[in-house]
Amino acid sequence: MGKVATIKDVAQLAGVSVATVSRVVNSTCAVRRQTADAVFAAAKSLGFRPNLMGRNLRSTRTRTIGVMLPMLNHPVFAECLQGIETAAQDNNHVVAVSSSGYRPESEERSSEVLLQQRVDGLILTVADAACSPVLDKLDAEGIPYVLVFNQVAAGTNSSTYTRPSVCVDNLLAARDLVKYLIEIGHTDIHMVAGQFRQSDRSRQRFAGYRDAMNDAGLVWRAPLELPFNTADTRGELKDLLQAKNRPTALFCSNDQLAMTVLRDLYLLGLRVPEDVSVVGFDGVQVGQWMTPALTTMMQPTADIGRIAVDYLLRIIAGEKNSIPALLPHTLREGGTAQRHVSQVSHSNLKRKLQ
Amino acid sequence: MGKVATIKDVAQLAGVSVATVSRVVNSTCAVRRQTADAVFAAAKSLGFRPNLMGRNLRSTRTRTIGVMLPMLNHPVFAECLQGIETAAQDNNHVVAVSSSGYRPESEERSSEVLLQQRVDGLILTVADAACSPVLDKLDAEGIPYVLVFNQVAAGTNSSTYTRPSVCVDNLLAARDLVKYLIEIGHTDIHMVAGQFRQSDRSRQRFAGYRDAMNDAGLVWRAPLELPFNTADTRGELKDLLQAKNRPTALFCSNDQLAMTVLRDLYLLGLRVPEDVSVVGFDGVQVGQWMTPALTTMMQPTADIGRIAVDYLLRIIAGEKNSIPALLPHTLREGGTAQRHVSQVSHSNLKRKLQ
DNA sequence: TCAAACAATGTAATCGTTTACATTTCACTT
DNA sequence: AAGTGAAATGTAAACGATTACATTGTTTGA
Repeated sequence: MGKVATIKDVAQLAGVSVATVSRVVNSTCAVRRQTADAVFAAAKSLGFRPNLMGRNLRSTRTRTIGVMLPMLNHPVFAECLQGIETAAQDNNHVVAVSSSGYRPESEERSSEVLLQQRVDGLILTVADAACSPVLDKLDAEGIPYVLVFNQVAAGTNSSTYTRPSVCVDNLLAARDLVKYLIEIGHTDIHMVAGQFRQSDRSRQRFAGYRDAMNDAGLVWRAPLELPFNTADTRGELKDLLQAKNRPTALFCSNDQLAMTVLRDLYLLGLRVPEDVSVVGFDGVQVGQWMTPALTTMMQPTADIGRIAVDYLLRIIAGEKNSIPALLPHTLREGGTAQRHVSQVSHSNLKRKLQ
Repeated sequence: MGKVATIKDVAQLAGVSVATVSRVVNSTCAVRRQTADAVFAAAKSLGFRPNLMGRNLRSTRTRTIGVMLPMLNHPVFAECLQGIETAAQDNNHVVAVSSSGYRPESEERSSEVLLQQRVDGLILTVADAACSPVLDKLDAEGIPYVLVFNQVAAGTNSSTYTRPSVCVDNLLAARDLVKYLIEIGHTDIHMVAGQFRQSDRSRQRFAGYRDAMNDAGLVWRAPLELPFNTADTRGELKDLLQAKNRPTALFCSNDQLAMTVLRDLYLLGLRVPEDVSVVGFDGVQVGQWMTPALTTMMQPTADIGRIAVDYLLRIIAGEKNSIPALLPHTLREGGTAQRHVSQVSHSNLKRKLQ
């Protein structure tokens, strides 16, 4: 409530100039031991707390990292944010956060607010990295940023210009996951995709699915697309599994979707993995709590956040070569995918679904 | 990269003084339509972005809300943070976030960093609100803050001094939840508690459990305490359920714990709710994906965040009467708690656990 | 011993805004 | 036509730090 002490007050009380106080506080150059002690004593007795607005205004660095993510309560983003925050703290930086809800206009607004704060750089996930006014703006103004989860170029096509990003290779990871399903005997594999239009990642994972099927000489099908926050997928699943050429395994483009599917299959009276195998993508922690635990392709989510901070700080420091960091994906085998031996009788499955 | 435009540049290009530009940008007082247009045109052509360091330094308001939570990747805190961020955006505020990991020394450090940023106020959850140097500091300095999830005084005892907070009444909610178990026929109910020492909420929920048992004339027992991030609770659960007076229902002090318990019971070969009923506390979304869905006492987590922002802004605006906001808790019935009719044969359960 | 080098400290400009106060402009009133 | 507010705008002093430069004091080397 009462007026807070400024550097001037400290200087006065310690009987030195403000410059000296600044030097002591920042240990920026030599001061006599005795003077330093006096300054510290004065600062302590006044409860001096350096005003970062003043400091940042002058030094044009804020030691602030702006973070813009589609949502903060999604396990993947939440864990990434935790990774970012921890790394930021380790590097004496502070995090300003905002959520954009996958809405381009909101991305525009949020990024602008963060830039007004003069963040030193941004870590962000955009709806579509290939076509993003926000990224164009950042590029044009030379503002340091690192994408997370957005993959800008496929691993093989390294000749094109790429934006700095930290993520797994979605195509490769999806391909590996579907390959795994094929290796354990599945031939009829269907993809269940959420938010296809809004998410470049979903599209990349579909491409991986397609590649794996093609490589194995199997036929791929158009994904079952579900609106963003589908509460109930039973109708769609029932149709899918009653079809003549019904799949024996479902590849869900993310864990959230996979868990919804698991629940709805259960409600339909189907057993996983006996009646149908299900795999997810992300490796969120809660997947392990399911019974059986979700088989999924794991991204090192917290690492992505941590590494993005390192990467961003290097860019801020002036490093030029911005090679997208592709982190390893790992298969986490749970109990929702089973070796496919003999075809479960179609009529049997159909009876269950009546 | 290139020098960014300042208000001075805009003024020069528009042929007016910086004061006028400021007035136009903030629409703080009347300017001629024609002048305003000129200023807007100049600002646009230069890509002018007001520097908030300058503005905030002068106006001593930052329109920044500091948020300090134990962790950001916990579903409860993540959802609350999302609520906070949304509400902050709605009120033209920005959020600076930091995690303290339940460590008091980290709370001290994190809060200090946020205060150096001159946030207008803080929304925070501390390890123990009854005994917190950070809160004492905030009180002493008259810095606006609102607690979330920390409940400072019991609902009944309103005479004591209380700190501004937004949460459910943990004692009452736990009591209602245990009462529910009693109503559906359970008499042997055990509490499974996590992080008892570190969390005042856990203790309050235990008090609610005890009250409910006492009210019904049943005997309560010391909670099964589990270390913070227990990966495997099978050993403890086995001991508990093999005991002579084994419980027929388990009240877990939070959903995360409940889900771990569910998985471990499954791994032990026990069925929920047939062999034992389990309830959680929090109402995290993932609980609904479990099969069967977790029965739990739901907190309006996102609302807590939103309301905390409203509350904080009111305090910042100078409102005095800080009445803790106790939000309603609601039981979400899933399938993990079942009416207890006849005692499952003890030897039968014991056989399963061999 | 004296100048030179160096260490410690002070002075004042600066960062980009807002805003109190001063000034100009201009439409009315009498 | 001159005086009078009110409206529009300009001037310059803050806000709280950092930092280039100036100044003072203190060794050191010959």
